[in-house]
Amino acid sequence: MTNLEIASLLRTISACLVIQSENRFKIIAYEKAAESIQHLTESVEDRWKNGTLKDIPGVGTAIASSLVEICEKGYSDHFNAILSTVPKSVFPLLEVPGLGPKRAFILVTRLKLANDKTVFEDLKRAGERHEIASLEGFGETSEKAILDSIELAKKGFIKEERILLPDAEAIADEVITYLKTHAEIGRVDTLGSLRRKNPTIGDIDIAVTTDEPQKTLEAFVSYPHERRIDKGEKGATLVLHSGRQVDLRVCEKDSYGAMLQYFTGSKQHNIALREYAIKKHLSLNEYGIKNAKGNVKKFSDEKKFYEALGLSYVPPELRENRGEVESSLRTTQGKPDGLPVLVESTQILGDLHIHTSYDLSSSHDLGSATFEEHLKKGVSLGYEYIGIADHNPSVSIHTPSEITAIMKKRKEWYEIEYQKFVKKTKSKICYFLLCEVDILVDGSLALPDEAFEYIDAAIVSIHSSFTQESKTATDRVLRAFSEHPKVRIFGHPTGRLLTKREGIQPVWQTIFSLCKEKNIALEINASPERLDLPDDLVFEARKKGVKFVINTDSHDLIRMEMMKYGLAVARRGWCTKHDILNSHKYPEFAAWLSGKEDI
DNA sequence: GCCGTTTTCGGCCCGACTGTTTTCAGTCG
Repeated sequence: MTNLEIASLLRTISACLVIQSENRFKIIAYEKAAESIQHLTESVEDRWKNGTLKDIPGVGTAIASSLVEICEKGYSDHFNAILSTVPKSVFPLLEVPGLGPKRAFILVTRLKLANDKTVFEDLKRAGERHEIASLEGFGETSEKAILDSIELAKKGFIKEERILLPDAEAIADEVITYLKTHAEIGRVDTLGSLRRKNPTIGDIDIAVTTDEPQKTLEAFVSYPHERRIDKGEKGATLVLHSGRQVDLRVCEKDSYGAMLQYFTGSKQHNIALREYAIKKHLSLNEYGIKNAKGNVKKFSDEKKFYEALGLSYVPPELRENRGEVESSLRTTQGKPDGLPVLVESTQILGDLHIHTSYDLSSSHDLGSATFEEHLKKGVSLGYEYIGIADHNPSVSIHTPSEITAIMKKRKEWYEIEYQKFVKKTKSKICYFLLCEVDILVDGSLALPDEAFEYIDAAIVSIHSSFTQESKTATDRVLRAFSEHPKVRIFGHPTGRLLTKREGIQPVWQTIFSLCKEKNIALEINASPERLDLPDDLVFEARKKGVKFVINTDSHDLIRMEMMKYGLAVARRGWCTKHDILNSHKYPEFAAWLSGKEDI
């Protein structure tokens, strides 16, 4: 079973326990374990093999023993016993908004909806015969709501796929621009996963300060939309024509900081923060901090909210419950292992993964802009250097000696073009001649040894066979790292495509160890559909002391502006300037790239 | 069912909203 499947199973168990009206903390315990396992960067099976199952937060003796069973024989007797108490057809219904375990269970048992394959259709028919409304705990309103939900689910309005960060930003920007034309609105911020710069976004949440909340909400709901879900005192929800849901929260200035904190999340961060607050006999909510006497102190400023708890400000990108609450406490105590000083955009001095329109007969896509255009763009972005990383020539239509000849000619061409550029523009920007070399299925490289003479270094990447067994994938990468000393960067390491492809799943700790040993950098690919290495693995790799290069993987000029998304990943992975190699000035970076010096 | 720099027992995040109810359970974020 994969981690995701196990997490899903634990949530199902939790739902069964809700139906059984079990102790609510037991229910929460299963949810916590699910959350924890979902975000684990190693497979549960590996944890089982090295006996560290119980080190997973939220996994104790009981859940660990069930996990052992699952690893040994593929299922757990204890879990199966729990599952057998609830008809299978309950679980699909949990996808319907407004239906939780208890109500779903009542529907299934009372209406005898036994078939889990047809349960939606069967429920719909029962609703049309008004059988739902007559059930205890249900009524006309909930019957209609359930029928509507099923209808909407069919049209694809529910469980909409998450969208990529830049797409969510674009939608939010339009709404924000619209809101800012209204005089009564003061501050405007995004909330939730958008503010934390998650790679993918579900709903778009926006907060504003206003002295006239009703007027502001009226203005918001007259923004062009498909349908309105909700409009209350404190906020409103619209579904736009794009199918995207946008929530607006209105708030007075006095408590804006507390509200911002509360709705930025993540949920797990907020739970950790409130647990910490309880120890200080304080209780946190969206309005402020409540003391033991029940007095609430309001906060207009989010930073002061954290400081009032004795913590240093936690940047939104870190609020994922990866130990940031403890670290921020240590920061205020002046300890060295406090929160990191996160890398910033102005510190990035180069972009090392650029594809130009130079044709070297590769089997992958060329870029659309010339070398000269990329150099110019690099200058405009304030870079000291760029790296050209065209794909290697196709191995299927060329012999090794042909490839070597192509690479030699390429080097000469770039040198001449660069000299022309410098002469014309008097620019000081430098370039590295790299090559993005395919890691073939067995871990060998798609560039013959002799051809390495004509490049400064190689970015090695996987572009095929993403579904190998963990061990095979690990060996494949390890071999690639050892093929040539000029292998310096591991490009888009997982090969994932967000919402489309999961990518390889090797034993990352083993790969991180070899990166450290050989001083090979992991790429943080800033391309919004990749954002690869993923932030949770960046966090793990950084703990091991592995270094990173943030690259855009540009195939055109616009893409070079996407560095900020890679930067967001680095920040979410707790990276400081020192973790990011392309924050170094040209001489240091060049020394590292050549393998001569460690930095 | 988990967890521990006050604890191996006695705690466990917080509030809003909804609908069906006469004070609350279920659901959600």
